[in-house]
Amino acid sequence: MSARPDVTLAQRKRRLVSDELSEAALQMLALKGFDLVTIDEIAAAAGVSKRTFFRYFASKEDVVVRFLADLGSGIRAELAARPVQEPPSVALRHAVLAAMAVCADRSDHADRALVVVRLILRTPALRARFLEHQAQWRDDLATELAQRLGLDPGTDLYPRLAAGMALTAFDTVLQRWSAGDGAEDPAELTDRSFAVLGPALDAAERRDAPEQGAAPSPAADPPRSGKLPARPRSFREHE
Amino acid sequence: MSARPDVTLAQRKRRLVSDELSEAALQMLALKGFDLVTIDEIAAAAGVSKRTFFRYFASKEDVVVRFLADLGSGIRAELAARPVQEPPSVALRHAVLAAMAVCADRSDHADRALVVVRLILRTPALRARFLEHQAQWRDDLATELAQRLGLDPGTDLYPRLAAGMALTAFDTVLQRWSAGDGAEDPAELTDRSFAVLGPALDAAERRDAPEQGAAPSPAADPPRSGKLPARPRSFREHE
DNA sequence: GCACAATTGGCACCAAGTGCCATGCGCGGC
DNA sequence: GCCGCGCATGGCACTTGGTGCCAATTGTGC
Repeated sequence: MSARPDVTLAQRKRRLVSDELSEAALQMLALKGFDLVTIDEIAAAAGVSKRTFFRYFASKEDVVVRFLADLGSGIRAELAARPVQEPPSVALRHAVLAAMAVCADRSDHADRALVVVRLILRTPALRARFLEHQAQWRDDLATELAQRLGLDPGTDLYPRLAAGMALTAFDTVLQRWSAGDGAEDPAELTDRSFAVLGPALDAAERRDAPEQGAAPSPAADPPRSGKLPARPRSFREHE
Repeated sequence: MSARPDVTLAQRKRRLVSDELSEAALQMLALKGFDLVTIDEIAAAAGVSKRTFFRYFASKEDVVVRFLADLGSGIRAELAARPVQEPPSVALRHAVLAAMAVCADRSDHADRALVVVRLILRTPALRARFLEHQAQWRDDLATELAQRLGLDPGTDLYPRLAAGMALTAFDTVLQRWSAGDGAEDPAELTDRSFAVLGPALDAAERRDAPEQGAAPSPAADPPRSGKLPARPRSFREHE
């Protein structure tokens, strides 16, 4: 019966428990609401103890957010896989597209993704954790981008800003997609988002990268980029 | 001694307890680390009970994040106060500048802001809460922007993307500023960030706003305004 | 069959929050 | 001056997330 000789029985058992836990958790959480389900209930539904639950998931949020955990590495991997001569807007668009693909995937666990996303976006605690992950992705994306463009992430603001823009697009698409019950096409939403961001991405990159030998565009422009009139009046602080 | 006759004694007392709590919490948390300080300790240091702590702050994170809570409304207020004919890049830049002003303020509790920001950025739990706030700010900024430009936030992606870009700039500046021990000028970092984002902001806005009656700019441009063909495919794609 | 590691469950324990109630204090009315 | 009202407080019990520890079980290699 074992089609995977390199996978021991213990490992399969572990995987099975993990799946059972995820399954039970996701269903109950989506049904009753995140904070109306205790971990004891989830564990009991999966047939294990609460103590065992925490041997598989670091927290209650983890069991939900884990579904999207590998999106980050996926985005970065896709970016790294794009040809270097590709302009940032295109490369980043494909990177985000790769992440959205698992949402658009209508075959496997299609609506599962939709349920998870909607649960996350409407539960503050989950949303917070998710944003934390995104922050990590942004760091990774920024370093990847910097290395790709030969920039120094310690001095150039561009990599971080570009990564942030890409993830802003990702976030916007996710939100729209989940708000529309998955009716809208994630890929099309992504394209539209990058149609807004893209020109900025490339123009900015050209202006901010001092080296990067072959810059075909004249990049003329009255930049007005330096300082501007000092400071708008500050507003009152708290109270 | 009471310079505020319209403020009752009870209110001042409450305010005093709140300040005492914030003070104690901030100092201890920054000193020992966020999760190495219990609420009982903070409360005890402020001379109240743990139960009272929770009558002033919703959570342990709240007492720290509260310091930055009003930044969001400040940003939105500043955006709303900018003249309508101002292009989004300029208006948003000033909005972010207004928020950064409290950080640049070297007079009052200058380093206090730096301490808080650094504590938040390097503590996962606080970072998560902070990002949650930012997500809320982005929603607010997006609706404000949509209303300012006469766009429908339900169909146009631009407001959300623009708000996200502005907050990306904010976040990037904050991070750089705190990483450099406050040595760099927040206003200058903000200007540099918007020098990257700005052109995109305006170009995209012109392209995405179909109506907007009084557009002084000729807005010439091959508009290509609506949907784009399935995929821009400006370069080569292979999949 | 036997030692060995891994998995598990139960238990005690800590910290974050919350609900409830009794107490104390300021403040206005009488 | 006394009384009652409102409010802030403190203490307590309780729930829940999360962890450390240990004993029992189970699978694995020899």
